[in-house]
Amino acid sequence: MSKLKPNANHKAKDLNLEDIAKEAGVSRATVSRVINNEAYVSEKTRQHVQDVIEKMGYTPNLRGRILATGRTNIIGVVIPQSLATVFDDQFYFPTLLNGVAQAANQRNYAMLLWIQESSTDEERFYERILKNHLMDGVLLASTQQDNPFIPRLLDMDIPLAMVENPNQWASYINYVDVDNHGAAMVAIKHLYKQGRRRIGHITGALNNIDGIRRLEGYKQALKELGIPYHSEFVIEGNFESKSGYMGMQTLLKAHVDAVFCANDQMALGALKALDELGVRVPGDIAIVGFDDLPTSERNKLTTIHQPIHTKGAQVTHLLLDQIEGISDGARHVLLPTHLVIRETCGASITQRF
Amino acid sequence: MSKLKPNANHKAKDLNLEDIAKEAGVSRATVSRVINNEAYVSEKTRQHVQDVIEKMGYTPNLRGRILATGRTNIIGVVIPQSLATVFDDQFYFPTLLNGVAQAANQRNYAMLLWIQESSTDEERFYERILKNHLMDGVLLASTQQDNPFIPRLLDMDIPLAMVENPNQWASYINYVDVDNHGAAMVAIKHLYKQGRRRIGHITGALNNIDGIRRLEGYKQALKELGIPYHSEFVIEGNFESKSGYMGMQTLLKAHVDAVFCANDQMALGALKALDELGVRVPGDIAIVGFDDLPTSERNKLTTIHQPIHTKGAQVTHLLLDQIEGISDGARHVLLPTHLVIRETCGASITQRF
DNA sequence: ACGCTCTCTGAGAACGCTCTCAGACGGTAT
DNA sequence: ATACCGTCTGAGAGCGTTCTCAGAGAGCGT
Repeated sequence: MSKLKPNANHKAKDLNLEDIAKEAGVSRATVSRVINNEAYVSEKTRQHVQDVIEKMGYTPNLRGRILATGRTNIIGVVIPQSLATVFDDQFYFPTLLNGVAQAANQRNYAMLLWIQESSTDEERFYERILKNHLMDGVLLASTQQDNPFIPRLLDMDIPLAMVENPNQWASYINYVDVDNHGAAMVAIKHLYKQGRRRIGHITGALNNIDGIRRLEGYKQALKELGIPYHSEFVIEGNFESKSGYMGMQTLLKAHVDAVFCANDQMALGALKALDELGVRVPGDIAIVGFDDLPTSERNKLTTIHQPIHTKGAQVTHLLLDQIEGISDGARHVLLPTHLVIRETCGASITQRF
Repeated sequence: MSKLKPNANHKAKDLNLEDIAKEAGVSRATVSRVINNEAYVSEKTRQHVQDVIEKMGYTPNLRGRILATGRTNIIGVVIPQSLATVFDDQFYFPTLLNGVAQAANQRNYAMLLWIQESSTDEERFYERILKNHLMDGVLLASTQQDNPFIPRLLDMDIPLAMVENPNQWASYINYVDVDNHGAAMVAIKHLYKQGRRRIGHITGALNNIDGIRRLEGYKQALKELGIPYHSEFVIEGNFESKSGYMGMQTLLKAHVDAVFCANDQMALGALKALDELGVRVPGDIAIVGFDDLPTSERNKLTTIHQPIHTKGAQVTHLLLDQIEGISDGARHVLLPTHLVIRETCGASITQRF
């Protein structure tokens, strides 16, 4: 049985290409060819080498391969400080990561998670990991609009992909996005159809592109519906439930009859505020959120569903395609959203379609 | 401005030790010594070399170093399939990861996340990542008691640490744990002190050591309190809120006046069931959970708080100590928990201390 | 028999670092 | 002067792969 010990004693016992080559009576190069499934190896030798490999229980050492090929088959996933420290939304990011993991596993890549708990972590990431070519590419998620990393990464020519629209850098970067603008419009128009006319909005963080786009969608929908825009109907939130809770209290004074919240967390906060104050939902005020968290179903929240897992998987494929030279231009993917009608919007369920 | 392109063109322009050595008029070895802050370099050369490095903007290439040293400064964090596919608890794991990240960053390690979405992923992990020595050590979290990985990992002599008590392997493995058994007893005795005598328990998954220990604590507390054990007071759950919801409905038939849930998720499910049935909390039934999720505060849930972030950080330090040969035996850390009294247990807040 | 192509194989360089070893040098004790 | 020791430095091997290149052999048409 094993005991604990520092791993100094590992090197000795491991097999390498040479060992296999010797045992099989061929050269290192041939063994390498067999392992990598290259052409120009006779079926006979291939089989023989494979048997020897099997027999001796050999697996190629990635470290050697990494040095030789310059590729690590590792992608980096950067979680910005804001997300790492705010524990409010515990659904979005893990789900996204699962999507990334699925795609990465499938294509034989591993995922290096870089959680930035402090700003020194950010610098360290840049210095230690990126410049040293430990990763074949980088995935950026939920970053702020003016993230100073973006130009630096672009400058290093390291493959890069994002899960939001990178805005000014859009033409240089692969990204996956959902139509935040259109989805917000769908939400507003749905509320309008339920007879609501005094529709408020609690925005997301407005240094985040998603938050901005959803606000724009809100405004655009009002315009198309011929409803004048009232600034007192719009409260700036930050995606955290507390800001929904506070925002709702303020909006009540403006006598809104419906509120579109830029995400479900805030919508849940708003619902809590209304509940505490005895305001009926959807009787007095209708609520629509964005994200479709699992909790939202339990809370009967009408919301915009977005395919988070798919987002993670897709963006990973974009990145890997670039790393492997399959794609050469910046590619953009727009994923669909749809309105999930539950009870908080005042529409009966049968109205769904 | 950068354009997208496959990263074939990287190799050419990168500096290496040789370049610096040539420029500084010294040997590769000396530059290496300077970089690694080794002794036996004159202050004059050290400064000069450092200047050249600075001037040319050189950073050592990790790939070469990895091959030479056999160490990657990467630790693997394995997320078992059960956790990856169940999205119910979205707090525990991200928080744990943050703790791991903090400790790892601090000690200059990176974190390779291996999310197992399918059982082929598990095998792939073993074959591709572990046997190939891509990681200096492995962190196992929330694994089932009979995880077949454990003996395999032990057999490979790869440094290993766990965030639960590994039970039969305990004497071979570093781990961090909380006193689940004692904490459960605290919960039960607290309910007893509030006058409850018909105390039920919704267990966690019973293939998980935490779930088992909490059940044992429940039984032990009853015994010490002289309360006979009724099997109809115990419902087997699986840590998911739905099982708390269902379990509560069953327990109602047994006319319990209090329920200890093995985690907060299930406690929240139970609360929901009670709410729907019009049962008053804590009037008719008192509830105590385990974990102290952020949501629990909002729901006034009395619960056992455990230091999840610290757990992650501590277990990482244990692992890194072993990797670096600082520790040589299996070390165990037991972290404290405490009861957080809110409203669902029926105790007034002022009773807290 | 000759040249040609195509398949197969091995030798050896390359990747970029660390680490061991030997030797140079200066200072001190004998 | 000699021996010795501690400090500093460089040459070169080694880590385990991949990849290029050259060459051997087989098959085929002329």
